[in-house]
Order: sequence, then structure tokens, then C-alpha cells
Amino acid sequence: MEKMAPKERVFRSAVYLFARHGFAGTGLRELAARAEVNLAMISYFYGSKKGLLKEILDGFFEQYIAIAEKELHGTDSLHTKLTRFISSAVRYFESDQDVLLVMITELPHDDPEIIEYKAKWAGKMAKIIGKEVCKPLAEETGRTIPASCMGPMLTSLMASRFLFSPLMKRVSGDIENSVNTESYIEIITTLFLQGLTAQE
Amino acid sequence: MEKMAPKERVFRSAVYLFARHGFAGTGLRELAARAEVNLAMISYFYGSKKGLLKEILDGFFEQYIAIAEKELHGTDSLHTKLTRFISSAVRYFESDQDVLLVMITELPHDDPEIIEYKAKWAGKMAKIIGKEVCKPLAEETGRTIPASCMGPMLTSLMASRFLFSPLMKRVSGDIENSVNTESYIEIITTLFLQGLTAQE
DNA sequence: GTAAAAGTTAAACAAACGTTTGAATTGTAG
DNA sequence: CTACAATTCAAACGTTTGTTTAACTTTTAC
Repeated sequence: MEKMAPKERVFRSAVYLFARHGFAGTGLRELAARAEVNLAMISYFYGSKKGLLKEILDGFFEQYIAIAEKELHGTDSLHTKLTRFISSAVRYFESDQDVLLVMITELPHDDPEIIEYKAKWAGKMAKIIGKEVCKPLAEETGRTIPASCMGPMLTSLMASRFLFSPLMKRVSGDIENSVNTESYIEIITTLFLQGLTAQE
Repeated sequence: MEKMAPKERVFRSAVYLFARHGFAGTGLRELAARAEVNLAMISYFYGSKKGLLKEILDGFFEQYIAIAEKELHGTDSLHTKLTRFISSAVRYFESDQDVLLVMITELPHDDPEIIEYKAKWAGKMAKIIGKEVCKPLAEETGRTIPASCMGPMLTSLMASRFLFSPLMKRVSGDIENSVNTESYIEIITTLFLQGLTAQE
């Protein structure tokens, strides 16, 4: 932490604290202390507390959508593409667990300054899912599931491990030891693929 | 709202506001105003702001676990029991969407006063899932998925619709019209059942 | 070397925070 | 009617909140 630039120290400390105390529950003085930075530097770097949150959310969605575009686009089979996407997305979630938690916990909140931001990204994601997943799926199996349903299902399922892990660590030892990331990816991949393509 | 008792007005207003602004983001004066109650009544009824949150979370977990115990227990097949559970749980989530959102958004936060509460309930739930879902599944298919992984997957999947709905409403019209609850239940039921019992 | 820019600081701002107090009001038994 | 308990109230408590100001230091550029 000492070798980082002050602006990045603030960013990382914010991610850490927002994930654990929530955005509104984190004070800027606590944040400044953890980042070892003067209080005024936060406003100097990010304009405001909400500006800092926006930058965190922007970073997450940018990467998440980049992964979706990269792994879901192309001429491969839906099965192959979804397998690739889930693997990449879960690995990214794991590498940035705190950012993921900030995104999820702030997802339903209706702050007018933040909500347009989230809606913009969600719309972008829905468009990709609709084109690359829902449409091919409908052609293959006849099942029409709208992107506004498919996207949340996929994201929630992939995030479930990390959303609950702070609690699960406390209830039954370290969760990391019970199911590693490889197994987790395999579980939800077969769950999703077999579940979607199954006819009843 | 006018015909309710003041204590319940406070409770419902708290659920409404916590779901939209977050727990830490909601001020007691704003809450008192919405509940049409004097500020001091909140402390009078619930002791403290955190006491109010505890009561909300308690109410959710109590009902959620009651549903799990009722629908998952018994001699029916795993398939039948899971179908029943998902149907009941999703319906409950829908009837109490705001409470569900409060629970999810407060899930990762590590307030020492609240965290034991959540861990207690999570442990109870994990025990039920382990006994009624994971064990039968292992006997049927040979797949061993620990409850600390299965529980979060199930809950997240069932909650996905409601976690994202505040955003999805804004991005593509009313989500309620695109996939109704019946279809949603059917989608995630077959997704989960076919996905779990599938051999690769 | 000097001037402009970028970075950093302590101090202060009004506003909002959760909580408490003690008096006033209302409801309930005896 | 009286007395006791439950409820409601306005007011104030001391903190903490996010943000801004103006002075100061360091870095950058010519």
C-alpha cells in the first residue's frame, strides 16, 4: 500500500471499506485514515464521495462488459461461448470480490445521481445477453427467455459465492477450502447449460 | 397506512426506505416523517436503529427458514421437494421484495452487532439445505456439493429477479410484463433441477 | 532560476446524524 | 374520579457528516 500513488490508495481503500460497511456507512475521515491521505484529497481527486462510487462502479461494469463481449461474441456454439464466459466472469469476480460486493449492495438503491449510471451499463449488458445468449437459445431450443431475466440470473448465480462468502466464512470455517474456484465454475456451468437446454 | 398502528408504520416505512436508500443511508428523521410518527417513537419502539434492522432481518429469515423446513422436509422425491420449495420461496420473495432487498444489501456488511445475527440464521439454513438437498443429491447422482455453496446458489438465483428489478424497470420498461412470476418460477425450477441432476 | 501547476495541509463550515430527556397527553383499571 | 401505565411530543444533546477554503509545499516546465 505504501508504494501506491495517493489517488490509488484512496480508490482501493474505498473499495475495501464500501464492501464492508456500505457506501453510506463509510465516513470520509475513516477512508482518509486508511488511505493515509489528507481528508481534502478525496474531494481533490474524485470531486465528491459519489464521484468516487461512480468510478468504482464504472470500473466494474467496464470490465464485466468487456468480458461478456469478448467471450460471447463469435461463431462458436452457444455451449462453448457460455462456458468461456462463465469461467472468465467468475474469475474476474474472484479477483475483484470487494468491487463486486459494492456493485451488488448498491444495485437496488435509487440515488438519482447514481441510478442513471447503473441503468446505462445494465442496458448495455442486456443488449449483449439478448443478442448472444437469448436469441441463439430460442433458435436452438424454442425457449424464449428475455435478457432482462437471463442477465440477472446469470450474474446472480456467478456472484452467489462471493455475496455470501463473508457470512459463510463465519458459519462453517473457510469456504475456500470446501469448494475451490475451479469446482465452483464447473458446478454453475453445468447447472446453467444443462438447465437451459433441457426440455421438460 | 393511516389505519396501521404506529409501531407497524415505523416498521413498514423502514423496510421501504432501507430497501431504497440502504440502512446507513436512511436517516431516522426521514423515517419518522414517512411513518408519520415522532422521532423519539423509533427508539421507544425498537430501542435503536440497529434494533429495527435486526427485527427486519429476523422476520425475513424466520419466514424463509419456515418455508424451507416445510417444503423440503418429508419423504417425497428431491425433485418434488425442490419444486415446491422454489415455488414457495419465490412467491414469498415477491410478496416481500423490499425486505428481501434489505437482507441482500446488508448481507456482506460486517457490523459486529449485526453479523452474529446473520451468521446464526445462515447456519440454520445451511443445515437444512445440507440435510434435505445436498445429501439426497449426493446419493442420487454422486455429486457432492456442500451446503455452503448450494444455499447461496439457490437463494441468489431465486432472488435475482428482485435484486435487479429496480434497475431493469428503468432500462426496458416494466419487467413484470416481460416475464411473470409463474414463468420465472418455471424457468429457475427446470434450470436448477435439470442442471443439478445432469451428468456430464 | 523562476513561474506556473500540481499536490498537500489544517481548519472551519453548516447540516444531519442517532439518541436522550422530561414534560404532556392518552388510555386503562379500580 | 383517581391513579397508574403507556404513549406521544418538542427540544436539545454531543458527534459525525461531506464539503470548502486558503495557505503551504512540492513538482514540473521553460
